[in-house]
Amino acid sequence: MKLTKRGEYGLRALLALAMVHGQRTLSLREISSKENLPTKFLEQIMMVLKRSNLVESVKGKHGGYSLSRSPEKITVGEVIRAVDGPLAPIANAREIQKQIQKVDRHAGLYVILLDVRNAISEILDHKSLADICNQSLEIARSKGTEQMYYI
Amino acid sequence: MKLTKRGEYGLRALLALAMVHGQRTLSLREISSKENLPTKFLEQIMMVLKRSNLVESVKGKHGGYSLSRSPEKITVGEVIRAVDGPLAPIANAREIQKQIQKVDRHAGLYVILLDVRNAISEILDHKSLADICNQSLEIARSKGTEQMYYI
DNA sequence: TATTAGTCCTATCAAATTAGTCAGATATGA
DNA sequence: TCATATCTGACTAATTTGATAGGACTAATA
Repeated sequence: MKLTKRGEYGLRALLALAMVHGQRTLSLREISSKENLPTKFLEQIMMVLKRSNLVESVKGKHGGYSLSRSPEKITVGEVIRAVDGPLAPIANAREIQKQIQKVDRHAGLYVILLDVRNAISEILDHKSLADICNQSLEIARSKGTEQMYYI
Repeated sequence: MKLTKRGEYGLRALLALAMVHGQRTLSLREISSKENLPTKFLEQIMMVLKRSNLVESVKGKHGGYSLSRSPEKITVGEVIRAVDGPLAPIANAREIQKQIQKVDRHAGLYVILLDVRNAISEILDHKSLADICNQSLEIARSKGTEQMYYI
């Protein structure tokens, strides 16, 4: 897995949407200015997220984006896969499986690569956007900082 | 972490050297033909491995490469770092740490990325080339295959 | 109905990375 | 001195990455 800027920005945008979930939508401009992300680049990423059914959008004046599911039901792994592809360090889990079967001399190597991908998946597929928001909140609280809300 | 062909080929070359460790050296040609890797490309990778002190080489006729340490003492993590860079999904562990400190709103996100890098490191920095060879041998044995040795 | 504020869509672009290749210099054993 | 090695550096084609530009479409509202 390599997390590119696309994936990182996508996650930050979704996290921003998670914070206002159920209360309001956020326009592209709002997200990009508050998260300090290049607007037009973010726009592309939002399209990807939309096609993956992670966000919904409303066109026209007062339009904007919102999560298509509640933050508890969107995992980080899901987002990264949508934007940056498979979590595995090479190819994807199935391809690695094939390699393990194919050449005995390399089996051990690809087994360990599969272990890595499974470890990554174990973490990212069990962390939701809500989990992350809460953790950020927790950290901020423990540091005595405040005002991280969008609303 | 993204494992490129460089890293994959480098690992396979080192594994080949691990199998004959203490008995003989392998020339570039031998490695590339037995492992079916592009010779000149592998040559570049061997140079990187040499500069990282993972292999030693002997020039001239009957020259070739050998591991500079025993296979038990070379970890997969070390090899990947030498060839493909840090294990972290973005930047490196220290940079992620900085991000965690810097913006509270994002702390949770970067914490999880650090978790991922630590999980990867936990696996790869504790698996040696010897471990992998043994595992391959084990798998081959359980399948009733034989003849994986170079010598 | 014109304006405004949005999303949607496609094309383009520069820089970096990836996966190689090529030509030759240098070392060494026979 | 010849054959066989490693070493060195430059080059290249294709892909990916991180954007930007320009406009089409859509919806609320003055």
